[in-house]
Amino acid sequence: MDQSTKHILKREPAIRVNGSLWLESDGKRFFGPGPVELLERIAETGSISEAAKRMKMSYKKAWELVSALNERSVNPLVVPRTGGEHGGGSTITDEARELIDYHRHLRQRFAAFLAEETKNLKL
Amino acid sequence: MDQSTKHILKREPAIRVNGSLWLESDGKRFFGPGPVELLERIAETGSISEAAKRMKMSYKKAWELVSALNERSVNPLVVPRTGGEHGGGSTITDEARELIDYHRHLRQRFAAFLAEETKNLKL
DNA sequence: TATCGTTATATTTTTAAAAATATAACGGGC
DNA sequence: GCCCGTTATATTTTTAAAAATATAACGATA
Repeated sequence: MDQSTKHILKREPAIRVNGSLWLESDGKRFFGPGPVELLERIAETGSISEAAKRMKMSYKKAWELVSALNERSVNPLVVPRTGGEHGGGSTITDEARELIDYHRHLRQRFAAFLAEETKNLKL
Repeated sequence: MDQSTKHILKREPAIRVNGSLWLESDGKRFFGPGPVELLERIAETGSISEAAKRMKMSYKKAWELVSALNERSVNPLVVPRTGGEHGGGSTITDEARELIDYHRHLRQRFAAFLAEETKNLKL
C-alpha cells in the first residue's frame, strides 16, 4: 500500500492480511485445514475418536469428515477397523500422507504470500 | 504437486485451489469481500438500502457493516444523511475509495497466487 | 460367550446466525 | 404541516449449524 493510504484505519493492535485456503471440487470446498489436521491426528493416535477428542471435535463430525474424504477419493484415505483388539481403530493410507504433505507445502507458500502482503501493508 | 500425488482424488469437475482473504485486526476480520462490495454499491447508488438490495443483503446487516467500518476507521468511510430530499442517502469518502482500490489490487495478487497453485495442481 | 473400546448411525437438544418484521427519527420539498 | 424515502434501532421469527445423547455392530481376546 502506498503512503497516501496510511492512517485510514485505527490500529490498536497491528493490522494484518489473513486468509484461508482449501481445495475445491464442483464449487464446494472439501479439503481445508480441518480435514488435514484430522488426518494427522488419526495417524498419531490410530483412532478417529481419539483424534476428534484432541481436536475438540465431536466424534460424529470427525467420522463424517472421514467418510466424505473416503467418498471423494479414488482409494480410501482412512482405513477403519471395527471391533477386535482395543475395539478397533483407524490408520491412514500412503495417499493420505501424500495429500497431507502437499497441503503442508501449499500452506507454507500461502503463509509466505500473507506475510509478504502484511509486510507491505502498513495501514 | 509432483506426479506421484496424482489421481488420489476423484475429479468429476476440475479441482482447484481456492481461498478467501481479509484484513484482520486483533484477530478478527473486519474488511473482506463483503464490505468492499457494499462500499462500491453505496458509491454507485448513493444509498445504503439500495446497495443492500442489490447485494441481496438485509438493510440491517448492511447498516451494521457500515457502522462497524466507520467505528474502526479514524475518519468515516461512509457519510450518511438522514432525512431531506429522497429521504436521505449516503456517500463514501475518498478514504473509502482508497481502501477499495487497495483491496482490489490485493485481490488481484491473490487471484494470481490461486491461479498459479491451481495450474500446478493436477490432482 | 462376555468384555472392551472403537466404529457407525440416528435422534434430540442446544446454540448461533440469519432473516423478517415493525417503528421511530430525520429534513427537504410541496 | 404533511409526504416521502432513507437512516437508525429494537424485536421477533426462522433457519441452520453445532453439540449432546443414545445405541447397535463389530471382532480379537480372555
